[in-house]
Amino acid sequence: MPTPSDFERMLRDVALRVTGPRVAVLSAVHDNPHADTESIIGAVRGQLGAVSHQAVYDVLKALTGAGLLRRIQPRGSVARYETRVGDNHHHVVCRSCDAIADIDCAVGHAPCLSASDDHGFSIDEAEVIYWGLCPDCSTRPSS
Amino acid sequence: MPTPSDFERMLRDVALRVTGPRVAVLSAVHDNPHADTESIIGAVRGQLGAVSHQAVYDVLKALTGAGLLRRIQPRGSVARYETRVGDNHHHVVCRSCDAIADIDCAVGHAPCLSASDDHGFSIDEAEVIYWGLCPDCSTRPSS
DNA sequence: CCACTAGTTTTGACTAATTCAAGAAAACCC
DNA sequence: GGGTTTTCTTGAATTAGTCAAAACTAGTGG
Repeated sequence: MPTPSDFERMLRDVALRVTGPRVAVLSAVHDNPHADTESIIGAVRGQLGAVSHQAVYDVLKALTGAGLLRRIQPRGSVARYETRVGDNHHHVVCRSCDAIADIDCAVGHAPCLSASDDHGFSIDEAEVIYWGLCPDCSTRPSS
Repeated sequence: MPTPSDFERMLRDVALRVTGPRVAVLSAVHDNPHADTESIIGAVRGQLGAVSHQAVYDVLKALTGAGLLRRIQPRGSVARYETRVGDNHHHVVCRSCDAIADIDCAVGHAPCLSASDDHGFSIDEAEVIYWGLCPDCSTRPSS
């Protein structure tokens, strides 16, 4: 369980200024993995009081750019964020209820990076999204 | 090069009514793989004259649901469509110019479907997006 | 400790993509 | 062709996210 000063250190480590909104966003995303922007705004306001949505958008962009957050966005979904970065893991998304869970890559640390024919692209990342049904939705299929 | 009656047959095969907009959308997506909705609307209007954007959205949804089109949506991009379905291929996206190319799966017909721990999800599809630079952008990196 | 400056946040308007809803029109079955 | 059901048109609404300018503040150096 990281403390506020842990988040503070993370910010300083990437040369970002330490501000209330930034610490609150980091903490909110840490507590609610895969949260969308709106929930993050809600959580941040619960911690700090009034914070503009624009500030949260800016913070999310800054933290994502600095590598403290990872942004994921399955098709048909809004942007979601998580603090688990740098370990190349993937996600399962439930087709029915949109639940998301983490999946470690089966093939090691650079999974599926071996495209058969890369068309001359220089590939530096492979992003995998698994689609299916979560345990809850697969036991009651048609509700 | 499929003819209009090929598209017509594809529609009948999945029990969808044959209409001008539907044939035109199928043909437009076939001719412009990875096209976004706006280009598709443009192409359809070039073929048929006035067609409402709503009709195109409806058609895209119907055709995607019926399996005649596949919808792809890399993060930060609008929805794009392609007619190549059912062969489990993936995509490379250029970080710089958003170009998209097809990639056949390196691992056979059901790639990466072996998640290490599926958290109880029943997975039926693995979607892979490779990120990198296209040939053009990687030869002039900073323009 | 104070002031300065660059980087942040607030405020408020705005855009782009997509969806909703109701009526008119067209496709398919006979 | 007539009837039914699906599809298309029209027009408005929603949603997520962006833009821009002014107010503010964290970190720096005096």
